[in-house]
Amino acid sequence: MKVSALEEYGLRCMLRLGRVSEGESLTIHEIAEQEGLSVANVRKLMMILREGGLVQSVRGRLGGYALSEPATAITLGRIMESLAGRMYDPEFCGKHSGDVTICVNSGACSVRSLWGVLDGLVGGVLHRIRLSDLIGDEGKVSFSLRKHLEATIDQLLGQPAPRPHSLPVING
Amino acid sequence: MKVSALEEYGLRCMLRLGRVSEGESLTIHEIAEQEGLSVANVRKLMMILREGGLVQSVRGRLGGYALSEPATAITLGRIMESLAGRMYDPEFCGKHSGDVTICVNSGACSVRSLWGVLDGLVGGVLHRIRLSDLIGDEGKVSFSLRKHLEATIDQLLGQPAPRPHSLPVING
DNA sequence: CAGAATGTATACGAAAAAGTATAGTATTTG
DNA sequence: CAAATACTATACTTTTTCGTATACATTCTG
Repeated sequence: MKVSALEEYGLRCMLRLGRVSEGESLTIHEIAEQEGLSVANVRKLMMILREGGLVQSVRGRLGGYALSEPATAITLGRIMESLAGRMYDPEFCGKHSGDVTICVNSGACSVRSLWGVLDGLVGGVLHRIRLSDLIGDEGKVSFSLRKHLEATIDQLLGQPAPRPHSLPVING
Repeated sequence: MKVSALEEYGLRCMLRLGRVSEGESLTIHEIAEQEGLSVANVRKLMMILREGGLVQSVRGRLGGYALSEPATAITLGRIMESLAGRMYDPEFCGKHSGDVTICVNSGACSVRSLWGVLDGLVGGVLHRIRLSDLIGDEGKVSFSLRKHLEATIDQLLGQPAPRPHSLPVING
């Protein structure tokens, strides 16, 4: 449950593309330079994003990459799923239950349920954030998001946190 | 942002320990057999959990492992942090910004903010779930959790989801 | 005290992920 | 058409994670 390099960098590339005017595009070299990444690495990232239908490429002399849709129409959920798939692979239980063919927790697989809930939670949030939300006024999104979360989390289970987990300070 | 094997198995071991009566303990072999894992693997998991102060070990002929506190006092947040650390390592930005010394998104690092928000969100939920919550009536927790989440997520950003992300079906 | 069963610690090998390199294909400019 | 520039695709190397094996220390039974 860690953020992978693919997710981090892939999302950053999408942000770069979202910042240019509609109709314009960026080359791999431009993105690589702006983000301080290697050209080869950006190349790979763009290929993945392209397969996910998130970016379009134009070849040739004046080619480059551009978002396949306006930044207001692309959700972070789509981006993250393209880059890393779902948080909890439903096949996991089958693959990782060891020697036992059926899940050893079968019928009572509370662990599985937990991952499902968390996956739904994160996915639900990500699908409600648009790429454009992360572009405009920086920090504005995260701030409003955080305020909402602080309020709602406290009511989540109707009980106080046994060990309050302070929400992170955003942008210093 | 995927669930790792360590998290999956570690949590399962904790659940096994939480199911035995207080004062009792389980040996590594017992846990391994019950979960269909290798003895060596469980050994490693228990070592990690022990370093996190989550379990206590008794050596010798009648030794074994037991929770260091009652299952009602241990939150999933603590367990997950022991097993995998935080979702988003604050040092990530520094380590992975490539050739550029300062974060290339400095001052406007919206990506960083996003991870922070998600980390706080997941952490906030995990710290509100106790180990005992996952033991009693199976599926009960996940169900009530899900109901809460469905209601609250819809109000999170005060806007409808561009692409509704259906919450997963729990336990079939 | 001796032996057996348990946990502890370190090191090793396999698998996956991350990043790099290279050869190939397409398109525009002159 | 030819060269330059850009994307495409594949294979390779490095790094990290995962799982296993082995040797060692501790403690209870008899």
